Amino acid sequence: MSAASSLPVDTAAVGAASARVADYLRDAILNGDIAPGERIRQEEVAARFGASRLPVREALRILEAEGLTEHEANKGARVPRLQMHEVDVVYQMRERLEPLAVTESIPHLSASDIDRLAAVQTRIEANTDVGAFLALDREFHLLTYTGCQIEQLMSIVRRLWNSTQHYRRAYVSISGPGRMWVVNAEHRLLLDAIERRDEVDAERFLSGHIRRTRIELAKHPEVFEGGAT
Amino acid sequence: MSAASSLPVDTAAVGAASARVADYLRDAILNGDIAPGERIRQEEVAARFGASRLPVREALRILEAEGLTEHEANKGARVPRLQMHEVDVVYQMRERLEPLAVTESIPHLSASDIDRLAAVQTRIEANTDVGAFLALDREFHLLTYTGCQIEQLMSIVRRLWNSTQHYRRAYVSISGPGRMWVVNAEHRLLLDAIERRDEVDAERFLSGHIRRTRIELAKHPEVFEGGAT
DNA sequence: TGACACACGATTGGATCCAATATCTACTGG
DNA sequence: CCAGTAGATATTGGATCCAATCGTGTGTCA
Repeated sequence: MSAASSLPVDTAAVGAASARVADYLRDAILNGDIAPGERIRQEEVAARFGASRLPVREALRILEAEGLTEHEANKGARVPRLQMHEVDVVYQMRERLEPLAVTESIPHLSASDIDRLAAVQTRIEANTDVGAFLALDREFHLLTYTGCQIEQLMSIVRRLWNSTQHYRRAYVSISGPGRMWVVNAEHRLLLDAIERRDEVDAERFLSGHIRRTRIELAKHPEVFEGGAT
Repeated sequence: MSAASSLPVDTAAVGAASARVADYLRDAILNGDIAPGERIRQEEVAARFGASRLPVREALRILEAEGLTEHEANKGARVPRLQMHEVDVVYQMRERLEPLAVTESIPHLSASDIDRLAAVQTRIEANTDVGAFLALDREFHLLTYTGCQIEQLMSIVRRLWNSTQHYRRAYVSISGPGRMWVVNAEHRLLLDAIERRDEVDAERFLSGHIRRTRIELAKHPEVFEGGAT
């Protein structure tokens, strides 16, 4: 249903029901249907799903590992609400880790991988809807890491994207489509470096891209603390 | 029982039984009682613990999030066996992330935090046993991050330490006590920078320390693939 | 003798029931 | 009228039972 579910996630290795519930909740959180701070009741999810509470419990553990929920004993799960400084540090972590991921990825990217990447970037540029932009931007970046075979690194990168998705959405919806052209220019530079299989340039463009995004985000403190109850 | 259990871990927020089982298994894995590649049977752990299989299942999910186990549908959990290149990349991740963690930590370190850190370093230098060295070195580094209030960052740093603990142990047991003096010298530089609250120096010394350790480890490919069945 | 198929045992996944804990509300006392 | 407390209700944690799946060993046939 959502664009997020079309991307590779590491939920393949769990029981069928748990995986389905996890997919459902993941989409709901990444789409913003469940807001930060909101509590997730096991019974409610189980009922909506026609399953027992047990797979829901497992699913919540999986999501916890992905940074999408947090868990407190006898109090249940809720979507974490991050402070501005926390999001800033997560962006600093991305700034340091994702260049490594793209360097690990580039040698293993096939020609069709790169074609798909270019196609997504073309779709981003043709698109004007800020909601779709969010999903496409996510898809673009995660696609650049397709060749990275280090599961540890990829699951952590996905986790960093997951935990800040809500704040990215809040940011693009208030900042409007203006900054999208800057992002597209930076994507083109990155795509070009990947097509040349130039790890050094790719690292440099990517870290700069993430750093500039972080600085932009820091100019909008109203994204944090405000909004949802 | 083991030194690992005396360090802060983020298992406080789960049911009591699950947390106890998770602690038990974590110690067993970090101590090497359960080797990489070894399967973990739910029933066996539950019996040894006098609990049902359910908290064991939850515990295995927690450990999975910590990078200590991996899970496959209908096949259960086992301790991951890493390739040499994977461990190398994990060290590169540490090299990039832990300097950030120490910078976030330093402003919030109390005087007693630093005293405790210095005390641990003194104990490392007085120690000659390679087994104890492993635990103390871990304690030293994780203590330097005590002031880091970004849970996302800390849980990932712990995960990186966890998943490579076995290979670190294999390395120190074959390399002997020779390199310990180099490590101690580097620890002293780092400790000094922390006492001066000099984030720039701390970052520099720490990333160099991790990089040199990674390069040393790469000289010993026999640590990987060999050993346990 | 080797390879494939079937069946049995072992192990994990899921459902239901019961216990423990937290949250919410109403009541009482100051 | 507000604060604190005790009871009721809602929600999570754990145990036990049953179903589904995987691995393995044996037997049979070419």
